[in-house]
Formats: sequence, C-alpha cells, structure tokens
Amino acid sequence: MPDRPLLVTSALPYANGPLHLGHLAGAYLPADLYVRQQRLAGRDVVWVCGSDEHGAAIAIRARQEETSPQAIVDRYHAELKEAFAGFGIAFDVYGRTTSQTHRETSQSLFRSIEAAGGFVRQTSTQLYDPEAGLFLADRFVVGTCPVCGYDKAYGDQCENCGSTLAPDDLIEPSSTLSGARPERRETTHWFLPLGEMQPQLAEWIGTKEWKPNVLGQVRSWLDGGLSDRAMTRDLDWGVPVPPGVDGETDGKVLYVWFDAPIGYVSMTKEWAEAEGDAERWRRYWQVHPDGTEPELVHFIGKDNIVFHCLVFPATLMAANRAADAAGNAAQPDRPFVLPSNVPANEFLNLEGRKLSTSRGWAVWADEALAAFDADPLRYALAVGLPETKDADFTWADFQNRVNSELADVVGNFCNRALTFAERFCDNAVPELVGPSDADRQMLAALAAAPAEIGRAYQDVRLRDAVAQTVQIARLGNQYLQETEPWKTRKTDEQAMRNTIAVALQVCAGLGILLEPVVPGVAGRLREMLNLEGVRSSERAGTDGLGWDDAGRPLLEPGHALGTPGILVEKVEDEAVEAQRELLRTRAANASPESPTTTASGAEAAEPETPYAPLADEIVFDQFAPLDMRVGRIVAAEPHPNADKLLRFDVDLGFETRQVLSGVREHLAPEDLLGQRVVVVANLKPRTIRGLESNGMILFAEDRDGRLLLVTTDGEPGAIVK
RNA sequence: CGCGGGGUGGAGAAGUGGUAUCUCGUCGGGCUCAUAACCCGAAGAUCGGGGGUUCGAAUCCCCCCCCCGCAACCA
Repeated sequence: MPDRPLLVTSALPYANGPLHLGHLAGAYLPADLYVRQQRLAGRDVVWVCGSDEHGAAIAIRARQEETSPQAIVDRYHAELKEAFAGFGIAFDVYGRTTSQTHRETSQSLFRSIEAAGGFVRQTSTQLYDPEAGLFLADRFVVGTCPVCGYDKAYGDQCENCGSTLAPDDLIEPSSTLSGARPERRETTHWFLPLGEMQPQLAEWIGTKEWKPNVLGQVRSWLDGGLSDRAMTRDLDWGVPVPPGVDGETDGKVLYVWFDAPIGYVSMTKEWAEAEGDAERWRRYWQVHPDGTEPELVHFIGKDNIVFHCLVFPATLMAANRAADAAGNAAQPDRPFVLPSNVPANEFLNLEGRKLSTSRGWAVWADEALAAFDADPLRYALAVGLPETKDADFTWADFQNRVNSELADVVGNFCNRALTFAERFCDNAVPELVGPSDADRQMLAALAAAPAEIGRAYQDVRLRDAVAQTVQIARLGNQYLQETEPWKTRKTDEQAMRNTIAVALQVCAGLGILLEPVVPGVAGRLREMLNLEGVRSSERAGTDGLGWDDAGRPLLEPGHALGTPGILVEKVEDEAVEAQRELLRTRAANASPESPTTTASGAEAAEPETPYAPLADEIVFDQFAPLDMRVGRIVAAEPHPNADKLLRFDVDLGFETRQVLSGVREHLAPEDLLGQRVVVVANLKPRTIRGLESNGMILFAEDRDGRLLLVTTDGEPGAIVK
C-alpha cells in the first residue's frame, strides 16, 4: 500500500498579497512535513503548488492601480516563491496558472467535458460596460435611485432608501470601472450540474474517513442540496473559454475555482517535463493500466473545503465520464483519481486575535525570516498546528517552545553526547561491549521510533509526530542521567564508553527523524556526527539512508566525529520583543480600535489606497429632500440576530427611535454611547433581521475601510444642512 | 430553532464507558557531561453548565451557555 504513487497538493496561494504565518500553518508547512517524511521513507511522491493568478479580484485591483494584472501577479509570484524557499517549503514544482501548459490543460479538460455534455448552459441578461469591455456585477453599477433620488445607489439596491433595485431601474446608470453607461446584453455560461451529480458525490464521500471538520462541512453541503455552479465568467483576465466549443466564447474565461485546482494537474505536467518524461504526470493522477491507483492528498485551509471535496472532484468525475463517453479508441484516456484525503486545517490566530491583513495584524514571512532562522519558526508552528481547532501563535510561545524544547531538550542532548565524546572518547564512536539494561532499553526505544512516528506522519497527525520526535531526545537525557557517564568515566570506563556509543546512535537517529521538521538543524547535526549518505528530503528517491534506518545504529565503532557546537541557538528576549513591537506599531497605525485623535493620528503612515473618485454632480433639488438631524446615542448594543449589526436608540430631541447599523466589526457599542451623531431622519423604515431600523447614522469611511463616527456638538434634533 | 468545528489543571494538547495522560509554567530536591542546560518529586482539573441512561460517563442521550468558521444581515 505504501507503494502507491502519491501526489500531494497545497492550496494555490492567490497572487495578490504576500505570505504570512497563517498561510504557512494552514496548507504549506503541514504538507512540507508530511512530504519530507514520505520522501525519506522512500515513497514515490510528487508535491505540487503554484500561484493562483486569475480571478476578478486581481483584475479589479489592476484597474484600480492603473496597472496590468500581469504586473501584479508577476510581482507576487516572485515574492511568494521566495518566501516559500526561505521557509524551506520544498515543493517539487511551484508553477503559476498563467502558464501555457495550464491554459492548455484547463482548456482541454473543459472542452472534453463540454463535448460530452457534462455542462449545462444557462443564459441571462447582464449589464455590459462597453468602454471597459466587460460585464459588470450589479454592485459595479451606480446611478440615481428612482425611489429617493439618491445618486449613488447600487445596481442591486439603494443604500439610501433601502429599495431593492435591478440595475435597469437606475436613472443615469454608470459603470464604477469606467464611468461609461452600461448596456444590457445577453450572456451564456457553462454550469457544472452539481445537483444532478450529487448522488455520485454523496456515494463517493460516504466511504471516506476524513477529519471531522472536513466531513462535517461536506455533509452539511450535501444535506442542503447542491446547486449548479457556473464554471465560466465574463472577464478579460483568466484562461479563455476554449474556442470551438458550442456557444459564444468571446470575452469569457474559466471561473478561477474551475481552473485553479486543474492547476495541480498542469503543474504536475510541468514537473514531468522538467524531469524529462512528459507523460510521467499520469502516474500520479490516473488509474494505472494494471489497476493500481495513485493517492491524492490535498492540503488546504478550512475555507477551501467545499471546492476540494465537492467541486473539484465533480470536475474530475465529469472529465472521467467524458472520457468514457468519447470512447475514443485512438486516444483512450485513463480516469483521474479522486482525492483520497483532504486534511484541511483550521485557522491560526495571532496573539489572541484573528489575523487581519488590512489591520496590520499578521506576521509576514519575510519579516519573520529577517529576524529568525526558518527552523525555529517551523518548529514552533509545527507543534502548534491548527489541526483540530483554531490555534494561537504568540511570540512568547514561540520563544518558549524553541528554547525549552528544541534548544534545551533536543539541542542540548546532542551537545552533551558530542562534547562528552570529544573530551573523553577521542571524538570517535566507542564500541558497545556488554551493554547494560539501560543501554538496551535506549536502543530499543530508538528502534521503535521510525515506525511509530512514521505512523503519525502517515495519518497526518503532525503535531503528534513532532512531539514524539522530541520525546526521543527527552529519553536520551533521561538515559544519560541514569547511566551517569561522568561518574562511570572514573569507575567503569567501558560502561562510560557504552553510554556514549548509545547516545551517539540516538543522535544519529535524530539526524534523520528531525529532518522533516527542522531540516537545517538535522543537517548540522549530521555534520557534527560526520554522518553521510542520508537521502534528501527535498526530492523523492531511494538512494542512501532513509527513514527506517533511523532506528538502527548508524555509526560504526571508531567512526570519527565532526566538530561539536551549539546545535540550536536560543531565541533572545530582545528578538521577540522586537517582533511584538513591530506588530504593535503596525496595528496601532492601522487599528480602528486605537483611540488616537485626529491630531496625533495624522502622523500615521498614509495608506496607499487611492481616494474614491468624486461622484457625479447633483443639483440642489436632489440634496434638499434629505432631512438630517443631530441625534444622541442613548443605547447601543449588538443586534440579537445578526453578527455585523448594532442596534441603537437615538434621541432626536422630539423623539427617540431605533436605528440599525452594520458597524459591529468596526466599533464598540460602549464607545458610541452618549455620542452626538448625524442621522438621516426621513429615511423610510426598514426591518432587518427582525428589528426595524428607523433612519441612518452617518459614518466616515477611511480609504483602508475603517469606519469613524461623524460627531457634532449640536443639540439633539438640530437640523443638519 | 440556519450549517459545521471546538470548550479537559495557569497555558497548549491526548483521551469516544472502567483509577484523568503529556508538554510548558510554578514549587521543592538532585546532578554537573551539557546551551543558567539536564534528571527526580510535588502542588494544581468536581473534564463549559444542568438534567438523564448505566454497576460505572470527559466519553452515550436531552437542554442551555461560550469561542471559531460558513451562510444571512450591514438604511
């Protein structure tokens, strides 16, 4: 069973931002640990990843920054690749979805599914921006509300009066992208008929023994009933819908969630080409002619579960069905395998708070690597992986784990054995003669380690695997304490030599067992031991000493050792304090909670986001209908039935009324109490999730999305004009 | 009654019917080969709360509370 070829994937990072510790802990470090161990164990494994470079978010961002999407993805692809390399994340290939191979692969898959009737086409009318040359989502259309005359109503609804609108209802509609007047055009998209495929998917999922968080999520989707999903978009950035399929393909691209997972396939192809055997990718993706199935494992964060457990498998099923239907004898294609495991991780918090890149609450990979080696970071993340629930990364914890476990237990144990050998055994491995019970027990524990720890890796219980590895060094320390070579040196020299011989064998074993977690440390340890011939954990192979060899004595008697030294440096207080300070500073500059006044806050770094363009000119008659009043907030509390809403009682002088506002994630109720704010008082009341909102409180929104109160000294009820 | 995951000594975790385990931290002791490291011992948990099933419940059933994610909502 371990002989089945293994393909591992890590979620493709989206190429519009840099890498942070949360990403690493979710889909990359776990996969790296898993894959390195499998490679050491001699497994035939390929690990693919790459940048996801398509999608509307990148296209829109390029427009806003007045640059090309290609320029954005080029920049972040290079950054991501470098950050991964810095952390020792050893993919076999790191590709990108803008590559030619990927375009061909995803188009060809699309075409064959389409040809076999695997898609359903559905037509609808949508607004089209003739200037920008693309279709617009409703919210990218603004215009004047036919109900209240508000001039910045969106295509789906008016934020002023609450009317639900269709883009067609707007007076003077314009595109937020180009300002052009949108046209109505018909558009047809290709849908994957998930509803129809549900029985197949359910049957397939039913046989799985995946993590509870994954299965729970998937079952929930199935119970709710799957609906068909569009696999194409009207956009000018992405893999074009292949020409030649039945239907209008102009201006249409594949939906990112259709093309990105196929990236796993295309990147495997690119890997195979680089290996000099272009057809070799099939070995890891398709059922072999002899019937053996490769294993496919997706490492992802919990936010990607539905795509990897339902949508992508459905795509592969559709492709397999298409291959069957084609019945093309000339090119009989073998079926794709479906994922055998999807070990999705939960999320990593930072210092007790959720990560938030916009609020500066994140540890960026390059910053962390500027301050620390990759290994200590890898270790601390690995022992605190969010495997079963969200985990918290703190710098205090990082320092503590690295110092008291990696340095004190592992590093110091090796240092004890090596320096003792240097001082009292001529820096060579003594011969084991007439071992004691303690010696035998220590060697037995070492012998059992590879299988036991290997099982933890195999089951993707990575925290456990790492803890068990450290446990070997802990046993080593106990063993040294028990056998007391510093005493037997004077009373029973052979006993001392036996102790050192055994301790050194344990070190040698650790030189392999530590490799998946802290490859740099493991390499240095092997150098100090002068232990050569261990196979690489960075690419698959069977040459040299492997995982299972870690359990047996690897050092011959008389073997000359290298130069002992400090194996793991401690993390100094100042270093972690500097990181905490960095985080604090950045968060203070970005945090909406920080009570900085306008005066002192003005010194803060200016965000790079451009100002929103000025809206179209209006005439006084359009402004006049608004009746705005000063109101004093006399009660503020969360909406009982909505996560983002606050409920206010506002005293308008002549009456007190209830107003709802979607600011819960920006502002704390207690900070708002007693404030005098500006209220749009003649807005038509509307009920939202069970409570009526009678007016609208005005807020100022910064360019980075922060909300601030618009306050005034006026008395409640005062007219604002 | 939206859906899913989780709540175990100060912190982080293991434990799916039979004396509550491990790591860190704390306190006490020991050792000196070693990175003020290591080893031994102790204190510390009525396993989120309440009911129930059982000879026996952290574990099974019911109700409730809290945290995280998804969905909804953001006048």
